[in-house]
Amino acid sequence: MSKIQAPKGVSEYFPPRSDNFEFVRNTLISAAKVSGYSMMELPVFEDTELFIRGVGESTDVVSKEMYTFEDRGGRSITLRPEGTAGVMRSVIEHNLDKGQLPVKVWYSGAFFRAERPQAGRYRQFYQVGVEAIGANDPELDVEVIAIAHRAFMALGLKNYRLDITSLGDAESRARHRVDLVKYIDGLNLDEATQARAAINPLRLFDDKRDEVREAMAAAPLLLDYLNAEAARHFVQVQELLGEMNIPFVINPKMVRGLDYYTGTTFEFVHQDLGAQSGIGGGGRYDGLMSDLGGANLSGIGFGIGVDRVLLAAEAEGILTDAGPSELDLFLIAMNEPTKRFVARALNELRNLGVRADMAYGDRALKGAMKAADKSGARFSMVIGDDEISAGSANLKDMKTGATESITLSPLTVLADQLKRR
RNA sequence: GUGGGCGUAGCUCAGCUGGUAGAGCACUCGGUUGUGGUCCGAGAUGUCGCGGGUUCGAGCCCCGUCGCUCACCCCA
Repeated sequence: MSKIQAPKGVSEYFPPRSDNFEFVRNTLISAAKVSGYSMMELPVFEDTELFIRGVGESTDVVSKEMYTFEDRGGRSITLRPEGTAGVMRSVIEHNLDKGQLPVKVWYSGAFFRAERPQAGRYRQFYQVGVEAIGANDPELDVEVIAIAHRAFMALGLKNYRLDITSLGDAESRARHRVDLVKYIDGLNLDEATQARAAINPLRLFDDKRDEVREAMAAAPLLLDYLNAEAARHFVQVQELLGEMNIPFVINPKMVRGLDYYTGTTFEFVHQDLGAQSGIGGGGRYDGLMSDLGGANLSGIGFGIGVDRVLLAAEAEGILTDAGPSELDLFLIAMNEPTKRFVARALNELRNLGVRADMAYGDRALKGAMKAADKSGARFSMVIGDDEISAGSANLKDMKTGATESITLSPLTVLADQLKRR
């Protein structure tokens, strides 16, 4: 029989690393929760049309990276490549935008993009994201950025930076685009690069080749085209970030791949990650809701890549410590008959809220003690015929090695004892 | 999608110019009656990613394929 492998390019998390993955994800989620965001659990597949209209047909994500298929009813379905469009769809569909604004939600889950896999770039990857819809305050922009910043701080991440810029409003961007295209037309570029520029001229700012960088050095910057209102908004964001001690750099050449971004846009870049260095990014989107058939509300949000944050944390060596054990007690039965007694006691202790486990399988005492040690439980207890007839057993502190005799009936005595420590 | 590197025990890897595989860690057991972490000893484990080919003979050479990885590209 041939072995079945996981599909190409997916990331899987299993013990012991899954503990770190869970820790990273929970830290990101906690940061959203303390800012008053509520959870949203959405489908991983949506009507293909949602992403075409929401993310933009000309984007790489939509034009060549989506997992799209026909379901049994002949509908075109797509595995979600990002989170914002689905959130908007759901908010509109359930009239959340008709209530108190802003609507503030977070989500966490798997996303799918059919790209060539690489370290930090997977075909199924995990994101934690937030969206705040229905208010265009610069304070809200900063709140969203601060959530990500707070999460990274809580993890102890250091070697990253926050890039921000403003993409202005549609009118500013149109004016800038005219001049930028004019500038690019005067450049001597190869065919592939011209094709990229035709789809999105801003892309050329992102090119890594030196000759293109030099050629683009004098290109007109979108930041210089902002109208008064957009410029004022962006200044306020900068001031507030400064007041909150959130370091940032203005990167007028930042490029985002999703069409819906407007105004404040940002990206967290980690220094130890190689090519896939963006650990999170997001921005404001003014037209998205109305494009999807909802009210004309502005929103702002981000997506953080859990896989990449985990990679970054590992690269910085801040997750090397094994997490604290979840177990209070590890039980060991001396022989077959006492095993049943131990299993019942274990069950009762768990009912009483004690986090406990026991040695399974036919292991010698030495091996069972080793298992107790590996489990990380704070206490262990060996139970044999003697203990059962005496009605008490020695509770051993695995750190100090000290033991103490404790009654086995009722088990509440043991449970209370363990909870007090 | 394009180009480069790699794929040997659970993990990290060694294996010279082709002669049918090793180390460390981890794991299991033991060091005289029922207590782990250190130490000592013993043991198990691989269709050498998969499929073809060249050869008397391939982990080592060739082709294909799958996967990983790095860069481009893209973005989380």
